[in-house]
Amino acid sequence: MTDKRQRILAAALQLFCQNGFQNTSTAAISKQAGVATGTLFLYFKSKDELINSLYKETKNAFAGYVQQGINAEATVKTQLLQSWRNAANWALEHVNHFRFLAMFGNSPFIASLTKEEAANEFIFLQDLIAKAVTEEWVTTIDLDLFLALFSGQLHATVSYLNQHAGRVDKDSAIQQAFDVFIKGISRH
Amino acid sequence: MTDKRQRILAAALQLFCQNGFQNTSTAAISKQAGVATGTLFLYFKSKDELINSLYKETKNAFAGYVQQGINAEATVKTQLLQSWRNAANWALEHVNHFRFLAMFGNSPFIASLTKEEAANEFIFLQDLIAKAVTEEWVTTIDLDLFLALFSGQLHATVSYLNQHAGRVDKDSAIQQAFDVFIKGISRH
DNA sequence: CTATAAACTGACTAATCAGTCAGTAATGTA
DNA sequence: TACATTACTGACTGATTAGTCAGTTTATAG
Repeated sequence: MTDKRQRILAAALQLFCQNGFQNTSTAAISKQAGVATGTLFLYFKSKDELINSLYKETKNAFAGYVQQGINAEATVKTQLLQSWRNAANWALEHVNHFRFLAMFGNSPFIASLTKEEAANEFIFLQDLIAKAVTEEWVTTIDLDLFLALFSGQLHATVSYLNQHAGRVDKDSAIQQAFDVFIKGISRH
Repeated sequence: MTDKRQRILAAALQLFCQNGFQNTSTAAISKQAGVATGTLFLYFKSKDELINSLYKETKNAFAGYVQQGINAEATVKTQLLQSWRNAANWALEHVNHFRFLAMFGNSPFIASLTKEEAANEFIFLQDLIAKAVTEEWVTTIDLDLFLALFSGQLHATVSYLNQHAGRVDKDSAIQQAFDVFIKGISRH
């Protein structure tokens, strides 16, 4: 029953976001997941491995969602917008997942190998941005800086929407933030 | 000797960034700081209080630096650029401090009260941005979204520079990222 | 129905850690 | 000099925790 593995991951995610990392024991995770303490260690060699697996799988789920329904025939700008919308919507529908990624993304808790592995899933986005940079309408800018700004703006937008949930129109804020980004990197 | 208090904070910062939070014991912090374990608890009621103090004081030091040398008579755009440069330079000169802020900023480790207290130091930036929004050259945009985008872009730029330290020209990248931001929020 | 294997359990343990406190050193005061 | 106050020390402890493992249940096969 791989069902238990998922239950453990879900319980860990919830408790990490709720109580922080240090205040969440493996016993608490097991209890929340409805399994014995020993079972956790059947699926994950250690608490560390559990965390790294959670990070990797969460990031990959995110990356997978961002690519959904993208029309490769469309203009680069349209594809960027579609990715942008996907990412924002995923983040808003998976608040805890997104929070977890933000919490542990720059932390030494996550082994650097895990980080690289997860980053590979975003190559399609890098390709898209690389293509944009070669096009005339984009200002002269380093590819990596472009990528950093893209994800930075996206992250800021999602944080804003989470803090103002319900009080502002989601779709129009997403569009507005995208427009600001596109205008910023446009040559004219 | 309040010197010891600073030594404890400095040691905590270094070890948190190096080994993460859970893998840093109060004994290790004390040893690194060159004081007895008991001394740490003279200056901080608990490990939790130490972390919250470190966060608060780091954020305040950052906020203080960002405001330095700002000419209140200058245009809003010029003041924003000056703040932007200050923030980027501080972050690049205090890599661990910045890393720590990023690591624990969205985490439940930090009491929400501490967060609010630290955020108050950035009111001057909010005022500056509020003033910008009322000016004609800025596109119609919610004040909080503007603030989120500003810090998001800044954070992205600093992350980029930390990852490419030495390989790119620092000042020109800071300027370039600022130009992208200003262009993005400009009406024309 | 029986035998074998695989999944699971939870009481247990060795290790670690936050925080204490009785005692010592340093500093100030008269 | 003696006395008082404050700063500091580090061995110690009660509590917690990651991880184990001997035994039990469940699934699979002959």
